[in-house]
Amino acid sequence: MALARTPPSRWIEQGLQALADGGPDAVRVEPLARALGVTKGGFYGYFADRGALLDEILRAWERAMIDEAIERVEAGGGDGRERLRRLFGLASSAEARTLLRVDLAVRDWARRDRAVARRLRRVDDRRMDYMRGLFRELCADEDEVEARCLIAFSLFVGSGFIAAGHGDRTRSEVLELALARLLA
Amino acid sequence: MALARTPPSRWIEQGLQALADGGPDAVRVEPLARALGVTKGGFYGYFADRGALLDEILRAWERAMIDEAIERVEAGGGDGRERLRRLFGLASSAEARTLLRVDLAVRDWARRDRAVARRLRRVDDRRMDYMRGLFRELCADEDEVEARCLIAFSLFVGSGFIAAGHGDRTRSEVLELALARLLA
DNA sequence: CCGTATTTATACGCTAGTGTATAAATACCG
DNA sequence: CGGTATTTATACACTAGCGTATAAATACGG
Repeated sequence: MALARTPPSRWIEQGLQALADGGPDAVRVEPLARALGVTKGGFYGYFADRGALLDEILRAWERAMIDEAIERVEAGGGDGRERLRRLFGLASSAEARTLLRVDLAVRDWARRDRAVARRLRRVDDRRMDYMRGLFRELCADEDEVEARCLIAFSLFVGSGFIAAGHGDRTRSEVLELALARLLA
Repeated sequence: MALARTPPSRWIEQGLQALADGGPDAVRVEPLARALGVTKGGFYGYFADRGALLDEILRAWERAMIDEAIERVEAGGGDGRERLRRLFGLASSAEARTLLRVDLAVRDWARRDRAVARRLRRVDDRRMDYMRGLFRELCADEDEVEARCLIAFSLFVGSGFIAAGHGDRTRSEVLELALARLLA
């Protein structure tokens, strides 16, 4: 039983990076191998083909994005408002930066791949559900809850895709203003 | 002077379609030619290379997205609230569907291409400026204006990238709720 | 209609990546 | 240490698209 010098996890990790940087089309076996300082020799021992790697990459994103995120927010305790603030805090945490960029890449990818779209739907539904629970602590009207959820989610996603400046203000200042308005 | 059977405009048009469907990587000369029922023979008479086509495609998107959109909203008249409603109406108009999908594709593209990012920045700044003017009619506080602009823009962009469902409600119903809240 | 300019088809070499097969290198077990 | 299983490197055939060169087809002006 010889040690795997480049185990599947490393290919997936590097794949996440490539996905974040250049979208699914940038996840190519040979470039990944080069980035790992290795040839593609070992790759096909772990993965049937390039598609299988993409699948594992999505699996990893899904886990990190739902379970880990929610878990971390819940771990902090506090009321709905505090948790929502913490949830948004994650969005700007440096630590999760690659993962957030993966998230954006997956969203674009989902627009042209039905399987990815189904997966994104699952993930988004769970995130939305979680948020609904939090917003219900702030307001009773269900229409209002739903509207705020969509706004919150849109801010999260949208600000990653919007290039506009805000004059003197920074983006995160404006996000803070919007958030305050949302949690009122 | 022989008539161009497949003038540049047709390559650009088809290119916009491809960009909307599959992102910039899907804008390839030979597939485009096939889609046009033609070979790539004529292509290199009009465009230096594939990059030149991508450039023209972006130019077309830019024009349509700023000038035409604003022009159409202004043409209808009315106060800020009415214009904002009309602006959002454009976002769901069937007619502009391809262009909206191009817009999303460009946003993702901009994340990995500096030149595209600069262009998007230009476009977004102008759109944001336009929106600021409209929101100022609704509220005096500049912080509030800026927050609402970002929320509005995020809803516009975000809902194209969010896959979540809303229980009994449809997405456009929830968007309507959010919009009502925003124009209050 | 004929000549000419323009547009398109075809054929080519080139690059980059996929997936396979096989041999070499390497790490663990006894 | 030596044997063995596993991991990796290398070489291969294959595909798809790029950009070029050249020849064929086509439309218009006279």
